[in-house]
Amino acid sequence: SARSSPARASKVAAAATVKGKGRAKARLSLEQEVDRVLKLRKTKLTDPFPTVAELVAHLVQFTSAQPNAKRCLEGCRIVFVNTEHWSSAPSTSAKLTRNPMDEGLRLCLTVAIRHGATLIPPEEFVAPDPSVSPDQLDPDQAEAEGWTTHIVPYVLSQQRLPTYDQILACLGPDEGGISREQLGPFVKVVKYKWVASCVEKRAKVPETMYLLGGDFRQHAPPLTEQQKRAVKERAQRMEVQAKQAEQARVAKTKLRARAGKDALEAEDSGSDHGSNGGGEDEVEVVSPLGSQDWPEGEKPPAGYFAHQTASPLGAAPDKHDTTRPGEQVGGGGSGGGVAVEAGEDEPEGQAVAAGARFKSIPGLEQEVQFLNTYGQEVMDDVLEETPRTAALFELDGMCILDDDYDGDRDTGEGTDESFDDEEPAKKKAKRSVWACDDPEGSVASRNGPNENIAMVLEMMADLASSTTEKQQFRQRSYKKIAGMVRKMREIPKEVRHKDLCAVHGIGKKTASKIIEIARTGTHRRLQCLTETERIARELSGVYGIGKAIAEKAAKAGAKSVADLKRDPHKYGLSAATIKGLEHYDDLCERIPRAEVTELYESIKGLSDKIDPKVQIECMGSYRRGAKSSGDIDLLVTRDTTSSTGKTHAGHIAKLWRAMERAGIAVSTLSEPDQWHGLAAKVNGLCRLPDRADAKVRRIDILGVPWEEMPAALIYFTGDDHFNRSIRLKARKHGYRLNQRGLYENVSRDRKGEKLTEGTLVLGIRTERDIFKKLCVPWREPTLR
DNA sequence: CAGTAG
DNA sequence: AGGCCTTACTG
DNA sequence: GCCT
Repeated sequence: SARSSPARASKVAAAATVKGKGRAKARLSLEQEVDRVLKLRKTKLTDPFPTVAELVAHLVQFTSAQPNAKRCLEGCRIVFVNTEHWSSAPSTSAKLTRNPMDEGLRLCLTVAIRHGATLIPPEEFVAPDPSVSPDQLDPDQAEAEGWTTHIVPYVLSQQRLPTYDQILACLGPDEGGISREQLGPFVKVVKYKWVASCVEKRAKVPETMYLLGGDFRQHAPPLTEQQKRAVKERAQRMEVQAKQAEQARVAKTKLRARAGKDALEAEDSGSDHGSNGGGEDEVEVVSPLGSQDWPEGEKPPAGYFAHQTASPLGAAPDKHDTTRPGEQVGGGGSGGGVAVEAGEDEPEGQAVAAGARFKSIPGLEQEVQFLNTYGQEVMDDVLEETPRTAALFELDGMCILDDDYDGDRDTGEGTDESFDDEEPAKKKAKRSVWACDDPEGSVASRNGPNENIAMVLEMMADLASSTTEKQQFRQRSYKKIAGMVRKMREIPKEVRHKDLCAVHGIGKKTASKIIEIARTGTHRRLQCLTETERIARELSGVYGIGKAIAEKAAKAGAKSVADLKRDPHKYGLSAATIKGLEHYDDLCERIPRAEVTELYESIKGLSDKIDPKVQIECMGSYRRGAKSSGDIDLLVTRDTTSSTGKTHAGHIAKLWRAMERAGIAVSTLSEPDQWHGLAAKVNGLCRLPDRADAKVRRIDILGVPWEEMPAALIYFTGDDHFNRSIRLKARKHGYRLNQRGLYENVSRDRKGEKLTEGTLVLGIRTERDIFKKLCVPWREPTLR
């Protein structure tokens, strides 16, 4: 088998020594990795993917857009055949041991697919039938067009090289496999080493060296003149087909643009019941609120869903109610509401949650009435003239690309050869799936023009306080959008619904809510908070109290933070939470940048007295240049590549004690398992000493091994959304990014659950290296 | 393991 | 319909 | 709640 080449091995060793401590494990060769992995519990690894076909289907979704791998196997069609578990006796029935799934095979598949190969599961491989396929390709052309199929037996132990017949026996859907004669001239059997060397050389290498002996292509008859002609005709046919498809697509796009949504929908749905005249029937009004916004078992106040005073009674006949009960339709005016939720038609007075009051918001009535009468689309069209909306989401054209950033090498759907008449905003939104790829320069500012909208959205996010998973993601979604809104240009009152929807991440519902907030300054939902909601919201502001504990405490009778303070033990709060409670008032406050600087510098002073060579950095929003921070993150490390190789081990313990002595550290909320570990992490409270009015602040101090600095810098700089985004991108490309480093060759099960750690990507020295590896355009911390 | 936090 | 970031500490 |  392909042992790692001596050259590579020495390179790895060199890299390790340069790092000084040899702490970074030398990268295992593929085979070593396979061996290691095989020792893991087999069932866990192989159960999820009993067949190769299933694994291939799974892998494809993770590799649809390999960032910067040289796609050296692009166009190759590869059939992996697992012969590893065959018994040495050739008489063994292939049926029992056809292509068993195992982790080694999984790795091989992953490598191939990540480099652009198209994998064909053995059982789906169909041998070209010479008798019915006269339009076989000319071998040279086939090579150029990537029509060759490579059959790669996956064999770890080279002693048992399979025979051709064994390989062929487990190809194809039938028990009998396929015969040599069935193989056309475009099928080659090569050793895995060919794949490996393509990957290593980052280019497609000739197969000659790696062909398994007795290349059976010799069995295939040469192409006749007739066949060659057929090949040409086939190519022409395909060209024509492609052109026709393109024309059809263009025509459809134009149709969509001209006739609008209605025409298209009618076309798509085929038989449309009742083509009732004008297009306004199909206009959908999206409810700006949903019943999901209400806690389980409680009902909104009367007039919440349906604004009573705004009811345009008799605006239109209820023609839809019979055909589509419960659907939210514009122009219907049923119940006179914005959009009446199914099952919530008649919010009754006595069902209203205690304490909830619906207050009328100035301007809302008019909005609702307009919306009700004309529908969202018409409203948008009316607003189209407004010049301010056009320039709103103009985020294009300010890309700061890295020099080496070679753009999306995605599946090719990103090619902009077609200019449809869609909204430019839509196109833009489609292109960047990962928020971390958006190098927009605008920084989130708490004094920005959209701060109010963002705050209202965040408050609505907090309302999704239920502990169910669904609610958690709703909450995250709201929060995400709040962050995006904060970064956007000013959202005018005249903003169009579809412009908001065009932003990746904002959907119909939130768009409607944003509009309501933009136009009225607030949202109905917040005008009628439930008592429990108000309490839960207040309680979860305490450090250590989340929604679960807040709800529990509320049930136990707590009405306010003050109640908790009075008798903390009654509610079974943890020690850290009690400390957080003591300083609740202070911890609510944001920390001005100047104070962060002051604290940071005094702590740095203490640190320097202990070991001046230990570096200590202030991370989090401070590093992003924020004018105020919620807490203070300090990162401690020491360059181990210096001559002594001394680390910062134990430094944090000494520093924290010094801070306590100096009166800076007030309290410890959680402490590391190993104070002397390199990755020690303290969670505590601090304040400026000798200052009567100094407020108590949250502080985290954490140690980072020198070689983990690049990843740690990214992680602790954030922000949250950026981190999630870049990690998600890493994961989808087969990497794994955490605060310790960037790992490659991670294998996951079909749920995306990590099965193996993967291996640390070598040669990463800076943040930029990680960005580059993941093809994320570089952004300075202040722009993240 | 759930809950909380980063 | 299923995914949505990853790790660490606490009780 | 949004996206694929």
